[in-house]
Amino acid sequence: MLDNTDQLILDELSKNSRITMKELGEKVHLTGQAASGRVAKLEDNGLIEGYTIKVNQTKLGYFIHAFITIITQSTYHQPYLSFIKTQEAYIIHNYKISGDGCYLLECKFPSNKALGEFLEDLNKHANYKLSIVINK
Amino acid sequence: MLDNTDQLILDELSKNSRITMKELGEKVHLTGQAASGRVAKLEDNGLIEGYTIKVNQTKLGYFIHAFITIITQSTYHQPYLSFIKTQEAYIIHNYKISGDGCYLLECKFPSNKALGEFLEDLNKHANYKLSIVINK
DNA sequence: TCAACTCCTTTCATTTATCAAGTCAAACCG
DNA sequence: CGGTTTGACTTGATAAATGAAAGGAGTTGA
Repeated sequence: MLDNTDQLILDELSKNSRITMKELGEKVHLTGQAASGRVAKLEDNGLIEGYTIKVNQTKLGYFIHAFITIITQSTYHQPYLSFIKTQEAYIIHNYKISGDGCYLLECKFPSNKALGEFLEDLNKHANYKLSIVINK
Repeated sequence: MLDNTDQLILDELSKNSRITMKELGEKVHLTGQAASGRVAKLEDNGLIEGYTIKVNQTKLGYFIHAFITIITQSTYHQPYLSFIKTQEAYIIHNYKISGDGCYLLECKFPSNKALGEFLEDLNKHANYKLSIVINK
C-alpha cells in the first residue's frame, strides 16, 4: 500500500513541503505529473493530513516552552477542559494520557509573569507538575 | 517588526503552506508579488523555519504515541544520549527539561512489543516514567 | 524641498501545474 | 493463448503562477 517511492515523497515533503512537483519528481525519479498524482493519493488516503510551516516561537516572543502534567482532583474534568479552552493562545497541545496524571499540557508563554498567572488560574481547577523545556 | 499582515500570513501558511502566493495575497489583501516578498522576509528573519507536512502516524503504522520522563541515575547523561541516537526511528523529540526528570522523550511505536523492547534497552541507561497518549 | 527608503503594483518573460490523451506492462479470464 | 481490463507512468497542450524589472505613493530625515 505504501512503497519506497511514497516513503521518499513523504520524506522530501517533510523536509520542504513547498518543493515544486517537478523537483519532487526529479528526486524520486518520476515526472512532475506522476509525482503530483502520488501526492494526491497520499492526501486522499489521509496519510498527508496537511501542509504547514515551522514557526520560531522564540522570535514570536514566546520565550518559555513548558510541559505541565495535570492531575484533576475530582473525576469531573470539565472545569479544567473549559478553562484551557479560554487559554488557547498559550496551549500547543493537550494530550489525554495514561500514567502519572490525567493530561499532559504542552504550552508556550511570553514571560514568567504570564506563566505565573496561568498556573494560578489553572490551580483553581487542577493540580499540576511543571517542566520547563531547556533545550531541543 | 511584525505587523498584522505578517501575523495573518503566518496563520494562513500554518493552515496551508502550499497555498499559492496569489491566493495568499488575496487573503491578506495584497498582490501575489507583495505576499511573496513578505514571506521571503519572514524566511530571512528566521520566523519561518521551514515548510513541512503533517503525517498521520497511525496510518503509517505507529499506533502508540508516548511521553517518557527520563531520570538518569548518574550525572553522566552520555550513555542515555548515545542510546537514543540509535533509536531515531522511534523518537519524535527529546526535550531537556527542568522539573521532575532530566529529559522528556516524545516517541512513537508500531506495537507494544516494540515499546517493550525499547523500554528494556532504555532501562540499562536510565530510569523512566511512561505516559501513553490516549487522545488529541 | 529634496533625496533616500520602503512597500506596493503593474507588466512581461519564464517556469510550473494541470488536464487530456496515449503508452506500457502486469493481471485477469474466457 | 488471445483479448480485455487496470494501474501507473509519460507526453503534449494549455492555463496559471512565479520572478524580475520598472515605477508610483508615502515616509523619514538632512
